Amino acid sequence: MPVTARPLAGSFYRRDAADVAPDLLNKVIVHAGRAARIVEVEAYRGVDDPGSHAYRGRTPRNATMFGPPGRLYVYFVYGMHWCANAVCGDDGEAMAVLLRAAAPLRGLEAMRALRPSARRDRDLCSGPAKLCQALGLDGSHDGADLVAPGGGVRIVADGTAPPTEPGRSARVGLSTGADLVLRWFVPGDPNLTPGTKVMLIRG
DNA sequence: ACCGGGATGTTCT
DNA sequence: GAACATCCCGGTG
Repeated sequence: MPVTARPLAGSFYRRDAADVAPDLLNKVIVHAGRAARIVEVEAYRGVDDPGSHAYRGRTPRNATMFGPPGRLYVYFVYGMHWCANAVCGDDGEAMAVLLRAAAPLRGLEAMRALRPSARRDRDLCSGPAKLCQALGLDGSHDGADLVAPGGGVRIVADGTAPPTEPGRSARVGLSTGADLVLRWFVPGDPNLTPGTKVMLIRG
C-alpha cells in the first residue's frame, strides 16, 4: 500500500512544472502514517512567472525552490498557514508544483485530530493549507527530500493513472499571473478547493 | 449556497 | 507599511 511504496524517481521532477503538475494527479503523498491522493495542483514556473515566489529572485524564504528538484518547498503565508510544493525543473530554474487538494486515504483519525474544524472528511485536505495541516507538514519540512527511499515525506504511485482529461483553470488566489492556466484537477472530485469545482477548460 | 470580514505575522518595499 | 499561492465563522437567501 501507499505507506510502503517507493517514492517517484528524481527524473520525474526534473521537468517543467507545467508537465509535472498533471502527472502528480492521483499520486499519493505520505507522511507520518497518513496518506492522501493528490487531486488538485498548480504549476509555478520560476523567475519568469509573475505569480511565482521566485519572480523577484532568490531570497531566504524561497531558496528551496531553486533546486535541486525532488524536494519539498514549504512556505508560510497569511501569518498562520503552511503550503507545500514539489520542486521541479533543473537546478536554478525555481519551478514548483503547489499541492492544493487531496483525498484522504489513510490516517483519517489523526487528520481529524489535527483539523478539528473539519466537519466532514472532504474538508480535511480540500485546500493547500488544510492539506499541510492534515498531513502535519510545516516549516520543519521545507527542503525535505521527496526522492530518498527512507524519507519522512514521500510522493508515491499506487497504480492509479492520472486522469486522461484533467480539468484545467487559472490559478487560485493570485493578484499577478492570474491569467495563466496553470491549475490542474481531477474533474468532479469532492475534495477540490471549494468554489473551484467547475471545469473551465478541457484538454 | 454564497458572500464578507477578521485572524495573524513573515517578508520585502 | 503593504502584501500575502488561506481559512473560518457568521451573516443572509
